[in-house]
Amino acid sequence: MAARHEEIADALRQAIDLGEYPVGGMLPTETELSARYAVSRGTVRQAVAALTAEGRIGSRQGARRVVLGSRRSQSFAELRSFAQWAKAMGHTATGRVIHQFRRPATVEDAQRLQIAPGEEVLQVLRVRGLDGEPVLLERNVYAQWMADAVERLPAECESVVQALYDDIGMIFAYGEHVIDAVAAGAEDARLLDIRRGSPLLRIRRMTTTPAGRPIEWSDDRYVSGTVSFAVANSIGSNPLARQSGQS
Amino acid sequence: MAARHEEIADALRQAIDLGEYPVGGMLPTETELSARYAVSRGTVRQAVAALTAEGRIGSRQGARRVVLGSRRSQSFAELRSFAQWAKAMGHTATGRVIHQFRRPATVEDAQRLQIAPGEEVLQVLRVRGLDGEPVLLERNVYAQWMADAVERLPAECESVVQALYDDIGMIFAYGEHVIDAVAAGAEDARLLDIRRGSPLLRIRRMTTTPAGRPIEWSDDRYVSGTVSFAVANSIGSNPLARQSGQS
DNA sequence: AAGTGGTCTAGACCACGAT
DNA sequence: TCGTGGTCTAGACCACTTG
Repeated sequence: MAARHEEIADALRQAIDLGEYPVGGMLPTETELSARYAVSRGTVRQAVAALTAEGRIGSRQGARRVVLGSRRSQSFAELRSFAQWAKAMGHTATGRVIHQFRRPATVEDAQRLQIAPGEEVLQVLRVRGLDGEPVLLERNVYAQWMADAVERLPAECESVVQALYDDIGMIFAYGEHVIDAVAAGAEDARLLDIRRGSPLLRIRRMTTTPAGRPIEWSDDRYVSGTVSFAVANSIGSNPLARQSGQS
Repeated sequence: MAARHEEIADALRQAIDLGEYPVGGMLPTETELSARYAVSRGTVRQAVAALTAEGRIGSRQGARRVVLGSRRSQSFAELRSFAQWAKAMGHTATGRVIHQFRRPATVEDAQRLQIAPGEEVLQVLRVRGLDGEPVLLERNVYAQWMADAVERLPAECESVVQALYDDIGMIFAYGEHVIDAVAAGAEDARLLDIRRGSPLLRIRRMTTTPAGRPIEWSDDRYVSGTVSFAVANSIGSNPLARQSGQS
């Protein structure tokens, strides 16, 4: 059973989507919501904090909360799994390994995966598709302790995250993502069936276990026009930082 | 004076940066932190929630909190102002208006700004530079009630956000950002001094007042290699949603 | 001045992870 | 089993916005 504050958050989301609390309008006061749902004020605050973090409502001391918009944001888990996201959006995800091999860790690998330079890592190149069209080129580097499990995966694997969970109970818990744009190189163009120099949205990711141990890092390149990312920010709290130059 | 929970969050951030709580290690328990800072457990939880949202620590029921990394994340306010971000990063920002004119709102304008189609809006095209180099093309559409103030701005304005705050006390409080990659068009290429077809990182933004009233929306295109964006996510809470197709 | 959200407390119980 | 974080309560006071 979901926590009470999550139930309330869901109820509020639904009310906003149904226009019960119109965009540009105001939410009831905390006191009123406490009474309506028969919970303490603290629980109501937990619920509205979730909507605030999603950018659906705005909050300022002294004034009533404002409805900013009704994002659908198929939310959660989505960043960790291309396949799960695709499924949630009603698309079909495919995946195919182009090549994979073990090699010694470069200095960059070592830094990102918190291992020693020269330690063995597994490099994988995958093409992933949406509804039959190739949309994404994934260049992954896995830490050695993950290599065996990854090599056991079938060449055509729909969801890597799901397969690794089923196989060895691996959970991808945390991630960091750096986003920029690059031109398609020769290999990119050939595998994604686009022209060389076409714009690609690049996401460089780093993933860890729930205990904070680095699992892999990846350079993902999305074909322009197929996928975009959305972020909400508000005064005094934004989850996104702009960075200068290449890094 | 900052709130107690913010002071504690700052102290923890600093302790992490100094290696007192090493990356991959664990944070003290809530109870211990309560005792150390002489506050209630609730206040400690507010503090660590901030670090969790920043992606610096990981949290799971039953296990101690884990230190994931020490991001510097020049954070805050940065998404709302190119100039403020540049300044914080030690760069010099410039801005120049190429053209600006009033016109009736299209259906798209009307939707985004929550106004009626045909109502007058102000369209502005600006080139913005970093340390002398043009890096960003901004196509803004302002709601009519903002138009006078925007037209009063000098053609070479370093910080629009700052100038509008100084002039009329305008605060840009909330924003939504959709990120993807596009190829430079003819106008893009000419004004940014790059080749046509070069990859650009595109951010489409929508900004509102603290009361939730739409101020403007904008199509920003960054020259590849000059700026990137970073996002942290964790299981059960991510501020970022992947979106399909153009929207 | 009244209303509302932000902060903080002190305590209780539960769910999950580690041992 | 024990320790830890997650949930929830009930109440107090403060800071800010609004009329």
